Amino acid sequence: MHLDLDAFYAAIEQRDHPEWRGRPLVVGAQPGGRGVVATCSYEARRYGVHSAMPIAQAARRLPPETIYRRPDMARYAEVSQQIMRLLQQLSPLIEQVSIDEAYLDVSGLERLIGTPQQIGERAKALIKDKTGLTASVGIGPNRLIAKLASETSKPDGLRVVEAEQVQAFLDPMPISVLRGVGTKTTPRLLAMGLKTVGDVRHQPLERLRQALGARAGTALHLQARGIADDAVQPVTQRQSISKETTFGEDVTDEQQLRETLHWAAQEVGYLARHQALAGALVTLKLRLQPFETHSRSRTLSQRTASDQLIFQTAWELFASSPWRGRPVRLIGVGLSGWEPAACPTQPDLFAASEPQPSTLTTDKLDQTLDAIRDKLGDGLIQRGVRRS
DNA sequence: TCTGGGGTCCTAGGACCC
DNA sequence: TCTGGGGTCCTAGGACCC
Repeated sequence: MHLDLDAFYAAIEQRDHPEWRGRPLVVGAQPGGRGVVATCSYEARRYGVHSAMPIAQAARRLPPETIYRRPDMARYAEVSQQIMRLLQQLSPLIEQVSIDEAYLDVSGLERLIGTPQQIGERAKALIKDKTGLTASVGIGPNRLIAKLASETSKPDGLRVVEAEQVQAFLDPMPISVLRGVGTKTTPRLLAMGLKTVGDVRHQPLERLRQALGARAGTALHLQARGIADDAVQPVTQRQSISKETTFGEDVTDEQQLRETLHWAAQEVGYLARHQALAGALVTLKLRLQPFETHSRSRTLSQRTASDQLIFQTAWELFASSPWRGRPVRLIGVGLSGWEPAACPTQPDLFAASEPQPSTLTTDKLDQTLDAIRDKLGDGLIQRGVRRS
């Protein structure tokens, strides 16, 4: 079963501000600024506005009474957690895939809780009752079908697709509903004369593989037949942590770039330490005119979560890059390459016994800063450190 | 028309090793 | 002087998703 909260950010804003109900509301960038629509209310969607639309374009379509809000992620995350806890009453196997979406394994719960459909109805009722929000639920033999079922039932819907109905359900759908078919692949498939999932299903596997590559071609071939993963995995280890920012106007001043990168490295280091993660790969991300994105990465000899080491590495990558001196639209840094998760037979003895003097001291400094930050609150200490 | 931020996964070339 | 085949790691970029 797949559950998706309807217009999640916008719905929370309208719930908490009754005067905004029934009006077009956009959560995302401010009109006049750089950015996109994160989510918008159904009233705004009537004007053709949708997620990921550039804010300037949205503002041109929307009436003057439209409300524009910056996202309040801490608030949304709170509500999200509350809802995930509610869902635990209905299934022991839940996989949260984003802030507003989760898969539940609802098989074999007939005697304990109910049929999948009953569980879906209870989930919706529970969420409505405790949070005032609406959700859409899709039930199917695997994740792909469940997800498409919830998408086609939006908003506030519930749809069950039985195994025998899968092909009839999929065949008329546009190819863009398939996972991995986005802005680049859609026109390529259209050029091959493939408009619907049914069209893809009738293609020879070889033709798809030749057009899209072995992996993507096979994936499409399987999806068109409704074949997909059905395992719900409650815990998955995250693969990377990153922080990036787009400037209001492109920046050339190196001091400002340096400060921004320093701030980003602090954020990344802080998050990593709080999750007891240390990474060996530092990645610098840059975006230049005209929307040209580049990355430079370096593998360190030791895993780290040190603000200083992350920053120094990222800055070196920038300073030695061929783009130094060009106006920068976006700059950011990422950390990845953790300890391999499952390797119980090969304990990493050296990692614990070879502390590097320089990393150790900066790590210690960072940990002290974390402790202070936790006590005093984020904003205060962040500001102090950022300027140092 | 202008394109956020935080992610995931895949591809492809080159280095390097056996 | 010429030069296979396979595997793994590193790096850069790209497509896609919410």
